[in-house]
Amino acid sequence: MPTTTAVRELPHPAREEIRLEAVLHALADPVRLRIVTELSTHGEGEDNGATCSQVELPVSASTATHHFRVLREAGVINQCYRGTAKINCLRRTDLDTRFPGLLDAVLHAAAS
Amino acid sequence: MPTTTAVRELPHPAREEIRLEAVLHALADPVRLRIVTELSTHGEGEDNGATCSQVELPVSASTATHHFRVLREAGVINQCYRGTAKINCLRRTDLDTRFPGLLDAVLHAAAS
DNA sequence: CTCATAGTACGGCAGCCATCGAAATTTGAC
DNA sequence: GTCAAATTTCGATGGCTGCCGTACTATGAG
Repeated sequence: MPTTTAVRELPHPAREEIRLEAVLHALADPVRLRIVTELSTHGEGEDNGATCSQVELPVSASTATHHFRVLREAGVINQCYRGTAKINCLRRTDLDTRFPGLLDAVLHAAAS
Repeated sequence: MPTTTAVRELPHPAREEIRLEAVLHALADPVRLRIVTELSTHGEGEDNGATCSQVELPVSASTATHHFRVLREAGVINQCYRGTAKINCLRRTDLDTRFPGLLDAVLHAAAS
């Protein structure tokens, strides 16, 4: 183990690797859909996201971790560490490029 | 049991009862997504749909029945009997009304 | 009536998945 | 170094889900 590598990287699928079925599956869960709608009120930049604990969820912390990971591995959100916290933000541009209109349609539908 | 009631009705959710999560979950399966894209090439009228066996699927007949039912119960497709066959068609109008742009975005994404 | 066709119901099996609590890790503050 | 906060990892559990084959039902043709 190196002494102090302060950066912890997290695996994200590249834009072209994002699969439609994975995205749909990620969005099909009520807890994850809530995370996404919550993040949609934040910006996309790494300075604008929300930490995991800022998003109020009706599940335990470990379950929340699970849902955030599913969203990240599906390519829906981007996660990066800032100190002990973890910043989450939607991958709007990537999703809009890959699946035009999909995110907007889901967000609009979820808002009703 | 009545003697010969030739009509077999199938339960469908009303337009307002269609839930976003159920639709997303229904579309998240590769077999069901294939059914939907296949049906998208047919009209919406009861005379334009496709029978179950017309849609070629890499699963057994009983599994196909299961997937068609999931789509129907989610409100994605409409099913009605015509003799011994069963006609399936997309509920385009209902979906477009309830979740504008969603079906088109998914179909367009699935086509790539 | 008999038969073939189209689809269904049932039971079972394996794998995934949402959930939790408890213990561990990482980092910043003191 | 010590401590607290944020998040993760682990193991377990129960439920849902996809899949199948077999047996069954419903309908139309002959």
